[in-house]
Amino acid sequence: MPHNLEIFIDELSLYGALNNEDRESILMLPTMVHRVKKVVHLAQQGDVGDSLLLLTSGYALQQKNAGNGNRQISALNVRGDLLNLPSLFLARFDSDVVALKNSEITFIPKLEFLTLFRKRPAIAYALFRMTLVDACLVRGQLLNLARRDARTRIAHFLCHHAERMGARGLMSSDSFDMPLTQAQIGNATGLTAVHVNRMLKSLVDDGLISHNGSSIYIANREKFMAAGDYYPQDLY
Amino acid sequence: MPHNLEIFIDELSLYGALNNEDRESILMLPTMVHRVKKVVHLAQQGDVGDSLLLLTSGYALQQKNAGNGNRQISALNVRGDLLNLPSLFLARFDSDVVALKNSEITFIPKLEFLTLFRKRPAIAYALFRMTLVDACLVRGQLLNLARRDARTRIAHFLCHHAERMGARGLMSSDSFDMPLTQAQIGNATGLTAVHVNRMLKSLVDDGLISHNGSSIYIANREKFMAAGDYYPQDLY
DNA sequence: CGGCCAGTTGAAGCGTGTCAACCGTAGTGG
DNA sequence: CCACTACGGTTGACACGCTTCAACTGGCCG
Repeated sequence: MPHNLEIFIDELSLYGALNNEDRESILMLPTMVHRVKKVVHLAQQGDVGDSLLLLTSGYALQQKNAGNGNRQISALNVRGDLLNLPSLFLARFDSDVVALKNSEITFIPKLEFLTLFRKRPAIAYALFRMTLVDACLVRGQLLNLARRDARTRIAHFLCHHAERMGARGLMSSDSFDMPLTQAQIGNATGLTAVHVNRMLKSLVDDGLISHNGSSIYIANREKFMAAGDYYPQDLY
Repeated sequence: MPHNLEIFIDELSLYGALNNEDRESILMLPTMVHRVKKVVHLAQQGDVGDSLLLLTSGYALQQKNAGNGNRQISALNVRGDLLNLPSLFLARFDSDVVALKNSEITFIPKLEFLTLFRKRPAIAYALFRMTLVDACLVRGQLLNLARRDARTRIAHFLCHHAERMGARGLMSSDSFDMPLTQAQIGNATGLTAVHVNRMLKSLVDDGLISHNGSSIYIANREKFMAAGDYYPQDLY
């Protein structure tokens, strides 16, 4: 059972080389682990908060609220993701953060993390690149929402999630876990739950995927990625 | 006539305090100014390039290409914007950058800029915050595209552009310049040119705005912002 | 056992897209 | 200086993808 912060170190080192001192100093960070059984709102739009949130198990969502009451899911986080990095440097965080059921969040005090950021350039550099990559991904979502039809959009969303799961070693032989309900998938892709249902059915009927509970199996990877207009991009 | 880099200093200092040494070192940066009469592609998706692009006059677009040939405009840049900051640290830039007609681009060699980034923590800090704010804005666009109808979406897009213009002192008595064609507005908002035309007409007919060539006049600011579901957010 | 929630399916309505035609203006070349 | 062309804007008719509303199922949990 690895130290919680080692998950973070693994993740961060994808964005910039860390030496042993860097790693040690991260491991010295004080943390508080929080396990949640059910869905929990960790932060509200506009919150300040004094902790950085690291998702060490399970899933989390980031969502924004429109004036008409609609919500938009802007990210589905998986193990290893930092959930509120912007709030380290911005007065207010712009999204809600929601932990899904059976997740584990590791709280890291902002103050301690900030001194790390200042004293260890390699860590600061890696964090910077991490936010840049993140921004690229969000722009990719823009393209997905604006320019593709429902079926393609959903397939693309699933492809993207599958790739992230794979990168964290959470994929086994072409099948992966999709923790969102169809309504939430609709929320992330700008569609209604009903239409998500129909399009998923179409993907299944065409033999591209199959699903069983929250587990999705990729039956035909090539066709599936084509259906999602998905071309994995090596951003690192 | 201010030094081109002073525009950049003004912009950057919104994100973090810069002392005189910081400012001086920016002004020492070697630059090459490039004026364009017509639309010019400055960078292609996947390009490397060895210069940072600073827009010192006019307008620029960032756009991504979907597999089906569709393009999606992800940003409309105004004077003072850095057009390809991610490419400083990421191997490949993920978007196309296009300068609109009658614009002026100032090229800054990446190498020199990188040493500045390393030697001046205040500058690095401001740049970091700049990218964080940028990411917030893109997430806001996600919400706009996915969760609002065409009329609201267009009004929101215009509100956002108006606010940026105002922040750069490019707005005079409730009227501002909108350099995009209706087709391009559609491209940015996920709509067709025809429908953009209709919705603009509806905004004009309802007395919220009027327009004359590329200039837009806000006739009723309160109603206009309500129509766009727009609430200016102080991210700094 | 009962209630709630996710998923599923059908029918009908409507918001955008598509296609097509026309206008005005700016730019171009003879 | 005048065609000629190209492009942005404007408008109408029609098509269609997605939403909305509604009903029903099955599974999970209290």
